[in-house]
Amino acid sequence: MRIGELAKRTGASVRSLRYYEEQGLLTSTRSASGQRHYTEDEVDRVTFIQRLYAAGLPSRTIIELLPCVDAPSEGNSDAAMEHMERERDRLTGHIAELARTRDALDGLIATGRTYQERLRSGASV
Amino acid sequence: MRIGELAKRTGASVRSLRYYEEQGLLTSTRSASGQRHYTEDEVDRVTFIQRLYAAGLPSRTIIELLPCVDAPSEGNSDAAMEHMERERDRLTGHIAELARTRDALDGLIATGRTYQERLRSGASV
DNA sequence: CTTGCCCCTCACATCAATGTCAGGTTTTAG
DNA sequence: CTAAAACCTGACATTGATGTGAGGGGCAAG
Repeated sequence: MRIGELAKRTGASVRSLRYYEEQGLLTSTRSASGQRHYTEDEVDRVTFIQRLYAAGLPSRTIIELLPCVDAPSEGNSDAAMEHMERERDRLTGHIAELARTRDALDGLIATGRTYQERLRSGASV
Repeated sequence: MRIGELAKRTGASVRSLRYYEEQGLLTSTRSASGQRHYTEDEVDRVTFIQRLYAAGLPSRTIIELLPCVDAPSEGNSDAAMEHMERERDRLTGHIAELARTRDALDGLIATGRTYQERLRSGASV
């Protein structure tokens, strides 16, 4: 498929796809005239890339993780495994902090609701 | 306390604190000579602001949420409550997606480990 | 008074991902 | 064949939070 379709299928912009390639996250075969062609596999790959981007990983990091996805274990493994575990832990910590933030928001919301209840039941300001 | 101490206490850079003020997220009293002074309360406030920033909320959004923190319910409540709930939900969704990403990483790690086991036990490549 | 440190404002730089525009070629549909 | 739609490269713009540097006060200790 060509770049436009890949974009439609993944929700990424054409610009972003070219950028991913420029960063070495994505490869394409070129037609004689220079147009990029992709296989079905690239859909999943782009989806995964987007997921990592959404998780806040910079492309520097993603590019070091992707080899593990491509070849589910070659020579690179040792350092790569450590890398992935480190990122996983970072992510876990980040998730925990976000959860705390959400709880703080919930607390504020609860406070607000209580206040509104009191108002509605006729208390004075 | 002056800005340097607030920075030390919160871990935010002096530059960031001034930026927060510029964005209307933080206020300070000024000494005759123009230096910013803060109370103990600002420590918590900055911490909360940092938390929201870390959660990916842009200052536009934070600025609309903070009134709820300041006055745990005034006239603003109705729209503000909705706003907070929307942000809470957005955050919840985001957390879920991050969890999925982490699980995907875990899967890759598990695959890698299995492979290494096999290698170590003497299987051929 | 001087030295050192903290503070002030203003303004420009940075980074990363993405948007956008220009000028030109290729593919597709009528 | 022709026009529209999709593609190409290259380059500049944008956004948001923050870094950094210039140039200049304020204030405490020696």
